[in-house]
Amino acid sequence: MDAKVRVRFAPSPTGGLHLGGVRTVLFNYLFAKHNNGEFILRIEDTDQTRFVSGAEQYIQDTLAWCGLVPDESPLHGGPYGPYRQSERKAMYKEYADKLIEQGNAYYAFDTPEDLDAKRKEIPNFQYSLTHRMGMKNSLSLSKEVVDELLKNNTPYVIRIKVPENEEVSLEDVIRGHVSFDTNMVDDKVLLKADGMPTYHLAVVVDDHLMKITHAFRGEEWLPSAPVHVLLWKYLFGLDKMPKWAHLPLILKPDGNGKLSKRDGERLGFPVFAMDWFDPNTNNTTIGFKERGFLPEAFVNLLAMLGWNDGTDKEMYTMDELIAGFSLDRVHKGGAKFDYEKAKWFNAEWIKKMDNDKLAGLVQPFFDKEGIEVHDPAYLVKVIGLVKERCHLLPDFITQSSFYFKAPTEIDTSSIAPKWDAKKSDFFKALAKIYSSKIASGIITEPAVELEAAFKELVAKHELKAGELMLPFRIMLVGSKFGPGVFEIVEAIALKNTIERIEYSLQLLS
RNA sequence: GGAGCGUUCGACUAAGGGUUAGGUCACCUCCCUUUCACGGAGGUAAUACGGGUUCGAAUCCCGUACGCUCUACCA
Repeated sequence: MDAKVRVRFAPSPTGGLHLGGVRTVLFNYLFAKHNNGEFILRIEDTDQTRFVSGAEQYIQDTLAWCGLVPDESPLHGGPYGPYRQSERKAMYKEYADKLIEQGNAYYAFDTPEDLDAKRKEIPNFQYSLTHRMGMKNSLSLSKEVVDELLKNNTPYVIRIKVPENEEVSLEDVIRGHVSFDTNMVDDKVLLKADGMPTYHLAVVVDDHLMKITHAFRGEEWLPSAPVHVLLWKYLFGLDKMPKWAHLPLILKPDGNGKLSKRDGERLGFPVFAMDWFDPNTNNTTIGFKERGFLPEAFVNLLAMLGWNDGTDKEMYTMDELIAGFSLDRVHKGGAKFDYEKAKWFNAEWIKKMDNDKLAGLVQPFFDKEGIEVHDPAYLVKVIGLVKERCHLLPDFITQSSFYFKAPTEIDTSSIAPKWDAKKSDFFKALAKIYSSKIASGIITEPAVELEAAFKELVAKHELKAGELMLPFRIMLVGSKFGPGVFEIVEAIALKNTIERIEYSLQLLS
């Protein structure tokens, strides 16, 4: 019987989580849940120099927003902790020592300056069998010298000793058989001079200790996979190694190459899941959440970048994704990110979502804009009226602010050219009728009745409705958009309607 | 330079030897709408190239081109 499925997402806390990262989390999560397995978050904070405070919290917050909550993590705990690699430092040394004992790793005393010099001196320098005997390490130096260096606390790193003339291969779940000639792979550093492991040692040790069954990561890791396979072979046995799946990259929309934060800034769309404030630069990078994306839409669109179920279906809930997900339908090739399509997904999700729920999400955007909502029920109603013309949550501001306050800008230039005294008289009469209704206690009326009354008055003034609808709309909305004119009147009520007519009349006179 | 991976409309993708190569976004046209959207109906548009294998290839094989990733005491 197969062991319980356990997968992990292992980011380093160096900044905001970008699209590719979240998609990796998503696939991990979907695979785990599809197989009744567990999803673990492990923080790879072994690089002290790149650590950014707040980044780990940000990652947890992002996963929570997306609904991709881990079963085990630094925050949630779990039986295989600690879940921060910096807190597991001692464990790695043990395995590095074991490798040395086995003869599969060695001490290297070259300083970073030595290495720089070598790389300059020898084009395409590789720390591997071709050059390692010319370097300063426990393979090239005598035992006495090495012992002496160690005794004097000379800084050293531990490197893997990659074997000669072997083929290392793995069965990637997505790519199939992938193989490498060991003569082409170099002796990667396993343990750094500060005693911290590099990624290479840490993934293998932690995946083993945390009983990971399937290891997903971006395609950019494929070239270093042979090192990991070798490590598994030396340390725990190939039969214990998790199944690898190297996910396709998410590419920039124009040209080629991996999507970067820079592309988002250049092209005007978010790349991070949520706003990321970098404490080192004091800069905030915009996120999908703050741009007004729904988490449901964000997850949905990410899932469609590199996976599909073989049908034409594009709209998926998380549960549907979990039910339908399978690795053999994940693509090999990268997918270019298309912001227009992303917005389309969001628009579809806005249309699908309950007005009540939407109201709660729109409210913060209104608050920020200073639009006051006195009656929550009114907001819900308005949202229902305008939701189908909104792609992003902030669109609700432009699409519905006139329901809450009179428009500040009136597009009189669209009225003025065809404006005359007859039309002016008409609107004065209309306002008068509305006033008298208010006087008799009527606050508002159904749109159909308003329209009928309007047309009656139009006929009386010997005008055409078509000439008056647009001016009326602009008086109410400020511009040429929005739901039906009389639906708007019904919603904002007679009193506001009169005020807006009168204000516009003033501007036009 | 080396190694690895990849390549279907502009973009995301379907078709796992037999379809007029399908769907969605974007774009265009029309309808609906006395506005803008939504919705509906159409349209433009693709198998990188060259060889095989086969009755038959987007699909299998080989080569070429192009692209990407990696080539750090970063992940």
